Amino acid sequence: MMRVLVVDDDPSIVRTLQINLRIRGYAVDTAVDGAGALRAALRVRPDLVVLDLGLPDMDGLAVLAGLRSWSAVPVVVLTGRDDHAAKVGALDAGADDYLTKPFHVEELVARMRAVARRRLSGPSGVSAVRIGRFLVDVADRTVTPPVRLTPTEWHLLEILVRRSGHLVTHRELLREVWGPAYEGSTNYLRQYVTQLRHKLEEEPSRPRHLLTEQGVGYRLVP
Amino acid sequence: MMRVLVVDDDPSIVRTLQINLRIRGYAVDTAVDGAGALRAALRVRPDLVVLDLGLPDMDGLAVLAGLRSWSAVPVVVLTGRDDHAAKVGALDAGADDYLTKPFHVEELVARMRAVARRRLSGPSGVSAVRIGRFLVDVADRTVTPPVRLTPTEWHLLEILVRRSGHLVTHRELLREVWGPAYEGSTNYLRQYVTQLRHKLEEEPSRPRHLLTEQGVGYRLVP
DNA sequence: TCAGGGCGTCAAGAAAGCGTCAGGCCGCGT
DNA sequence: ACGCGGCCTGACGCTTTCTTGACGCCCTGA
Repeated sequence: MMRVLVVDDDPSIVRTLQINLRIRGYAVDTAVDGAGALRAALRVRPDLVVLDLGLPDMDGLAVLAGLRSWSAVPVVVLTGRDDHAAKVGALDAGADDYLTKPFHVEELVARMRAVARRRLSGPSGVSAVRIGRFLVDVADRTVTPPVRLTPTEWHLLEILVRRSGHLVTHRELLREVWGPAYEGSTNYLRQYVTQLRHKLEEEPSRPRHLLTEQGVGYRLVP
Repeated sequence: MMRVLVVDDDPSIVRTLQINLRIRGYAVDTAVDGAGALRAALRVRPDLVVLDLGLPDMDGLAVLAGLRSWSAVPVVVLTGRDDHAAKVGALDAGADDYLTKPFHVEELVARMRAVARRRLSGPSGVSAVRIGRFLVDVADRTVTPPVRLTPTEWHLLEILVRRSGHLVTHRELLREVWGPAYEGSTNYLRQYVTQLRHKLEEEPSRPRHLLTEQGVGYRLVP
């Protein structure tokens, strides 16, 4: 049985999620503030955390950091529509995915499943994924059928493959491939994402695997 | 955990290997003579054997034969630099790979990994590959139809053949052929890769087997 | 619906990596 | 001593890759 901890200061949201998730077979614990969330997480050791960033007593990012200091539990973050900075910050701080309010429960469940599945496949992530008609093997540095990729293209693709299905922020990609000094230059990403799409997507202008998350980053879905 | 049996009559070599292999996560048993080696092999059933051919009490080949009479365990043989006959004999007797003393521990580990991997992937041991109209046999050190290769050319080709299909980095090639001090000088590689292509490729300027992976290394595809 | 920022795409110059050639050095056998 | 084959080395031009700026479209939020 999958054990989920729901953290939100709005009791009606907590109740709604609790009911809907239980119907779907999850064991649900709840908390309405940051301190309670950390206590509950320590006590019940949830398999997954749904965390609202807009808590009354402490910053959602602080809760996330507190969690991450001792646990690798998957976290799905809830944000307000405009809280863009918090959203990106949460992902950089180790959140696994996010959802903007208001949202449909089905969508949350879908994200939860995706996140949980991803964690199962090990901390080092996957090394090979199928992208359309291509098989990309990061360990072997091969694509079949053969496609020529430049070093930078490989570097970028490798990160996305290792975290396939997972949203990776602009900052993470830039820092990893070009270094910390380039964290603002998304034009590099635009350039190379375009190139990768032209080499790996059937319709580069209508990507089905290398997806854009506007204002946040990119996500590779097999 | 991979269990390795190290057999050598020189205690200092045994000790060095024991320490270095344990650091790298192998479980290590040791023996200092042939009789002990066979006893140990029977007892611990190692996943891999590192066997020195110059043992005091019995011929290394006899040990290998004894092993092979009941086990298909991968064996990496250690030989003196000039002991060419013994080396060839060992390969004929069922050794999987050899290394001449003195050697770097990293190289031994690399060979061990390669041998273990080869065993896993079935009988596709890469000691011989077809390159265009040539058959390159690393174990025999022959190319048919005959091609004259210089020692350095052969050394380079041997590494690529043993790992055919896989990417080999500049650094690995340089370290293997010229030594660790030359890891930055890719101009050596450029020179000798060109020579190999002129001897083995139909169109040296349009290589179809000895391929460049820009910025990274080379890959030999049969 | 409109404005603004984010994004995809293109093109061109700069930089880096690579293949190739030629010459010098050294050790070997004659 | 001499020629030869193999190795080392630097130089050159070419190709690939990276960088950078510009432009127009699309999505988002007001």
